[in-house]
Amino acid sequence: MNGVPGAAGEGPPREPAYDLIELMFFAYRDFVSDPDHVLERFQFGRAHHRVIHFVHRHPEIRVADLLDILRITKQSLARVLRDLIEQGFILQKEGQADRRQRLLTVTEKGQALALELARLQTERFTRAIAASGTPRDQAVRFLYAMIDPDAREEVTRMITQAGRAVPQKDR
Amino acid sequence: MNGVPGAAGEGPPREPAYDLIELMFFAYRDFVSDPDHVLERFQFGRAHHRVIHFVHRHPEIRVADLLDILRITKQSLARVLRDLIEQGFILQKEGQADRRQRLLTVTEKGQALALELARLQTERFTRAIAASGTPRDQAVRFLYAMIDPDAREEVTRMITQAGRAVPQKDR
DNA sequence: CATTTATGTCAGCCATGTTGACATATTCGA
DNA sequence: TCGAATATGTCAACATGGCTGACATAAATG
Repeated sequence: MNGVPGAAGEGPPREPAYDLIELMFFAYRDFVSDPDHVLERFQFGRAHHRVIHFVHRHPEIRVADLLDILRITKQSLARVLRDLIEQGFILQKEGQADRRQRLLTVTEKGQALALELARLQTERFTRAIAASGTPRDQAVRFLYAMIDPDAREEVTRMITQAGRAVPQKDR
Repeated sequence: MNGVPGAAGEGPPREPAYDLIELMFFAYRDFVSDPDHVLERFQFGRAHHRVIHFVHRHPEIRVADLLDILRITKQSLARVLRDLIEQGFILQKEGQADRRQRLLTVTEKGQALALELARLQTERFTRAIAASGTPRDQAVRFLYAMIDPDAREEVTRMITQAGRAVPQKDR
């Protein structure tokens, strides 16, 4: 109780973490900038990147599940999905159990693009981990803890279950 | 030379770091979402947030320097700056040495908003650091290392020099 | 005094998000 | 079996926040 900043009993620190806030801002900006140049070649933007990434990660994903992950509307998705399908990066397949569904999967061309984009971002992480001496799992835990608590479970599931078909509702 | 993944001589790992890539995506999404609700009350968006943040951090900043930090055009800045000035969050002052300059500073009202927004994001970092057991300076080093090498020097200067007047060019 | 610089502004375009309304095909449930 | 619910698609209109290009003004500079 002596007015020293950081003394016990104050709860969370009062000083704004300007360094972390600004580092996060610039780190993310550069993190998403690598793919931009590659995407330009196809007249694609970041919205296309997100779609092809998550479709690549979740073959035969349902449109509704993709919308849940991206948190956008079907109208927003439709625009970029049209481009990706027309240019042969993604294909649609009728659901077997439920023929209303249009299951989305990347083509070989789409997979190649998704892998190239992931490779660029992976290299940034690899370099950052090495240069900063951060244990990889420490970085994972830190970023995970930055996510809203009520979204974490779903993110964990998404990351660990990727590649498996998205479970359908009980029938 | 036995085909074991991760064996020496392969250079950087070939496996895409999907977990880190997706965690970064979701972490950033939530990181910027806290301020959104506060900004809504003033009909402000994320562009307003960035401007008020950096003006708060750099009192009497020149328009040209703000544009450099944000990497946007003056036309883009003009739109949000107009709102912020009209609603009394930022004020312009003629430069003393150079009267062409319009030095930008937050008002008290603007400072209050900037501090509130920074507080929300700081709390997220504080919780994440505690929950993940990441030393604070480890998080700083990691995020710093995620930034493009040729941008790091400027970011360091920006973070450490904040609050001081931006140095003018030699005269 | 001519040129450069700092800033502002108008107009229009693009990417990507939104809401609302409506259409179609299919599945589900009473 | 039939009406309701569901999965998806589409059209139109609008908001935000980027962009380029063209031009204007005031002040500094050589």
